[in-house]
Amino acid sequence: MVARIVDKEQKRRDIARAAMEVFSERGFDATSMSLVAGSAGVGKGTIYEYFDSKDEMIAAAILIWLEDIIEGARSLSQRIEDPELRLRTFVSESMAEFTRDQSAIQTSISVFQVVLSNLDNSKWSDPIQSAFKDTWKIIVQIIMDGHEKGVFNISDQGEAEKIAINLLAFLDGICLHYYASGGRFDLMTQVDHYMKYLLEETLK
Amino acid sequence: MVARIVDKEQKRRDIARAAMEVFSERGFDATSMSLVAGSAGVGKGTIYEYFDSKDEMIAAAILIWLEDIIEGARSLSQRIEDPELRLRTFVSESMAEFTRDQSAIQTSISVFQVVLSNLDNSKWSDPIQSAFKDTWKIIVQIIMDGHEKGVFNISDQGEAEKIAINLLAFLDGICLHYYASGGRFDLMTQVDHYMKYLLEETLK
DNA sequence: CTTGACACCGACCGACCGGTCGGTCATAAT
DNA sequence: ATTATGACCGACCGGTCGGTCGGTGTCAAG
Repeated sequence: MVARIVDKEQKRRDIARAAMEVFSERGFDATSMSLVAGSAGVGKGTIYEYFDSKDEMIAAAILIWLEDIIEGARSLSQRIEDPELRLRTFVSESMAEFTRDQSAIQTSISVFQVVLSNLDNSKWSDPIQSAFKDTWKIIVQIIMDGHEKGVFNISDQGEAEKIAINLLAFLDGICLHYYASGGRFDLMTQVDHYMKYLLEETLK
Repeated sequence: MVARIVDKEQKRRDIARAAMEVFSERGFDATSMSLVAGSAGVGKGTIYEYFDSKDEMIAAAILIWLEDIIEGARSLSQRIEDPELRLRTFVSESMAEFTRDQSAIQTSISVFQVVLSNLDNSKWSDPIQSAFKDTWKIIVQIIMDGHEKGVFNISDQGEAEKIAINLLAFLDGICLHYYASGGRFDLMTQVDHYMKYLLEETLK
C-alpha cells in the first residue's frame, strides 16, 4: 500500500501562494479558478483536493500570508530592548513587504476586499480578524512594556489601546492611499512623519 | 413633436442613489443588474438608457455620492472663521455620514472595492481619484490658512501636505477598521484622539 | 383619430464560472 | 508482472449575469 506520498501541507501552501499572486493582480471576483490552477501549475480539479471552495481557499491563503508578515515583524522586533526602537522596528518591518514591491499592496487590497465582503461569513473571516487582533495586541504590548520601563508616558492601558488602533488604522489607510494614488507620494516618509509625532509627542 | 419629456438628469441621479444603496448592502460583484433595477423601481433595460454599463454606473454613482459628502463638509466648514474649529468641523462633518448609520460605511467599502479593482481603467477611476484629491486640497487649504493666521505652526506647505495625506489616510483607515471589527470600538472617540494630538501637538 | 417620437420594459442570448466526477497515470508493495 | 492506491486532471454541467432588442404604452402634434 501507500503509493505516492506528497507533502499535502506544503502543496497547500504552494497553491495558496500562487493563488494570492494571481488574485492580487486581477482581484478576487475577476479571477477564475481555472486561472488559479494554471498559475499554480495544477489542474482545476486538483485545487479542490486541497481546498473546499474558492472562498475557503482565499481565506486560507490570506491567513498564511498574514501570519508570515506578522510573525516576521514580531520575532524581529521582540529581540530589541529599547521600546522606542522596538515599536519603530515592528512598524517598519510590517511595512517592509509593501515598500519592497508594489504587488504586496495589491495583495493587501485583495485581502480587504475578501475580508470585508465575506464579513457575514464568520467561518472564514474570524481567523483573519483574529490575525488582525493579534497585531493590535502586539502593539499594545510594546507600548505597555515601554510604559513600565518609564520610556513611554501614557495615562493607562486604555490609552495604549486607543493609540494602537489609530496606528493600525493609519498604516492600513496610508497603504490604501499610496496604492490608490498610484504611488504619487513616498510611503515611508509619511509613515516616518506619523511615527515621529507618535513617539516624540503622544508618548512623551 | 417632443412627446413625453422626463428629467433625464434627475432620473439618472435617482437610479444612481438606489444603486449605491443596494451595492453597499450586497457588494458590487454580488449585486446583479436585475436587482439594481428592482431596487430603483425600473426595468433592467431602462438602466441601460441612462448608463453604458455596470462599471460606468457604479463609477457615476460613487462620484455623485462623494461630491455630495465633500461639498456638504466644505460649505459648512468654510463659514467658520477659527482655523482650528474649521478643521474639526470639516473632519467631523465628513465623518458624520458614517456615524449616522452603518450602511454609509458599507457604501464606502464598495467605493474602495470599485476604485481599487478598476484602477487600471482610468476612464472611470480618474474622476473619483480627482474627488479624493479635492478633499486633500481642501484640508491643505485649511491648514495653510490657519498658518497664515498664526494659529497653526508648520514649517512650510510641504508639511501641510504631508499632514493632510496622513489625516486622510487615518480617516479612511479608521472607518475600515471600524467596519471590519464589527463596530467593536467607538469611532468618534478614536477620531477625537487623533485630532487632539494633531491640533495640540503637531500644529503647535 | 392618426401618427410618431419617446421612455420603458423583460424575455432572451451568449459567455462564463464554480464545482464535480469518471477516468488516467505513476508508484510501490507483492 | 500484477495490482492497489493516492494524486491528478479537464471535459462537462447547472446556473448566473451583463447586455440586447423587439415590442408596448403614452402623450402631444397635426
